[in-house]
Amino acid sequence: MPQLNGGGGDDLGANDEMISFKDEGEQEEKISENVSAERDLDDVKSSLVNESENNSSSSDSEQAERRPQPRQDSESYEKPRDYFTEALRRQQDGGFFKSPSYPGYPFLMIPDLTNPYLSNGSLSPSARTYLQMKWPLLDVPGTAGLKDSRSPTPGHLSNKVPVVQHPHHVHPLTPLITYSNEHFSPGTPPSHLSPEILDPKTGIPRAPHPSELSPYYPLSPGAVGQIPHPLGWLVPQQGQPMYSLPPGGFRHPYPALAMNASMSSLVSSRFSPHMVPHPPHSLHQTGIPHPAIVSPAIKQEPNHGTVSPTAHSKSPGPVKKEEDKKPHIKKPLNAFMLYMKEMRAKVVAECTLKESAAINQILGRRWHSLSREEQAKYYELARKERQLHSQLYPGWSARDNYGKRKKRKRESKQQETTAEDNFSSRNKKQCVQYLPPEKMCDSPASSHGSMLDSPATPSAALASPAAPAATHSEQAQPLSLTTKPEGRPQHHFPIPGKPSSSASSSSSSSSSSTQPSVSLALGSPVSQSSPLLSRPIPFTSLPPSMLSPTTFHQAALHSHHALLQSQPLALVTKSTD
DNA sequence: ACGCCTTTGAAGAAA
DNA sequence: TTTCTTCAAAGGCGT
Repeated sequence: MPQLNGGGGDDLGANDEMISFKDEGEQEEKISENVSAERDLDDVKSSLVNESENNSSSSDSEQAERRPQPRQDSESYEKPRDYFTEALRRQQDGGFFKSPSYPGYPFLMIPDLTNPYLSNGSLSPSARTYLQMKWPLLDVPGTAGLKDSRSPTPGHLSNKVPVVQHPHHVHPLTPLITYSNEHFSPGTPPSHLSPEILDPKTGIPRAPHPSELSPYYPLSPGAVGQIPHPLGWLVPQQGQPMYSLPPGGFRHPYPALAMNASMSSLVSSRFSPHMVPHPPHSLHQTGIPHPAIVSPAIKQEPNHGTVSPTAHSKSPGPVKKEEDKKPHIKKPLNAFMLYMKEMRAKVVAECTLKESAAINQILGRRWHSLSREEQAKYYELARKERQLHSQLYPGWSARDNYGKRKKRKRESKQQETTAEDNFSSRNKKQCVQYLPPEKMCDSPASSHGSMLDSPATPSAALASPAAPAATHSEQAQPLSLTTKPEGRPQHHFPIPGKPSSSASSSSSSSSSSTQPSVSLALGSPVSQSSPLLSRPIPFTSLPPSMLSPTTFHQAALHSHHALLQSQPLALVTKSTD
């Protein structure tokens, strides 16, 4: 059983945090040389090419060890499809990148994400935290506009529009802030969730201080300005909140949030009764609609009879009644998803490509090319997302969403895939093939493709600060220890001080010791027994100073070197149960 | 109209 | 305990 630090879940931050990094020599060096160096697609391409070559030359076992192996259907590997290339071909005009030089992609770094949380020492209760982060930032001119959840859904929102997702209205960074503004209307927060945020520790109500919030939205005009963002309208203007309402009004997926008092009534307005079943799923106890919630009627299968015709169109005949009735609560986004959300627009803007498959391949490469600290930010964000999600939807389980998507031809694939295939497929998976040499985006750094591909750097293994916790248990124990997905072989880094008994122990250790992994993160290579750090190590508990970009970075570098030859550090978070 | 593709990560189920 | 499967976002493409 996961250990709860504070019993309440407030101590999540305290528990969690261990940071470990996994290393790849090349990547490390590169990072050290130029942490912020931009990797371009060209590099990716080159790296890919190299990878392919290398793969063929190097032993499979070796490769397997060094590379993360994406879990994919073996089939895909058998017949790798180069979406990237294909997409490029389709794009006959305009070349891949708009800019030949491909300036790179300045990361819209989320300001020190850790600050808000770390400052408190632990993550505040989800609701509070969430509010803290979101509400203050929402600038809704005339909050009334959106806040009146009772008003009919905005015309631009059709019934079919998923309640949760409005990518175009989300600031690039917002995704990182998960259920953010999208979900909360700028209006006055619910009374129970009022801006008067209780201090997690003291319980004393307090208004979020700008300083606390700012870190999350450091989008200084200059920083952001560097990159013309497709979502520019969301970009905060100087002195103004990031989330200004679009001319047409604020399209908030969850107008209901704008309401103070009667959330339920609001909710009902936003969600039809059948759409919004009351607890456990539809709304959190707090009554806060969550972006993750998608009404079945809207997104999933239509409700029987009561739903709008459009909704019906989607539903296949006999639908599970119960499921339909339940709102669809989406899974919290993981670090990579958050990253993708943020960077997709940028990549699309840089490239003429629009196909997600191709874009995702690029993003995958970029992800690997990110420095640990950069990735750590996303892991941390993801961790917080999970925490928040779990707090908002205590009873929710990822399993709830199983089967909602149409099953793929798994069975057939499985049949096709024999043991051999699996084996071979794994090896093959190491390489992502999507970059045709000739059509790559030009990039200055194309010469060092290898770096991108850090052969061995499984993203997972990369510093992933986030503590993966079981969703359910997360409430109780945000940071649970879990073994790393096996599909991606990784190097395991022994964690010092930690009994290798099992991954589960890590959670306890983390909880018990305030900074077990911190030391790792900081670069103190601790040699621990065996537990592999397969998952991101949450470092929320770390002192802000340590988390400061500079310090953290340095630490990371240190750890990097120290670990350079050691195997990637994986974070183990598992419930002791 | 709907599913696939593609990526990584998290979580749960199955072995 | 390990392995495998599903889902999360996204949007063009194919059926």
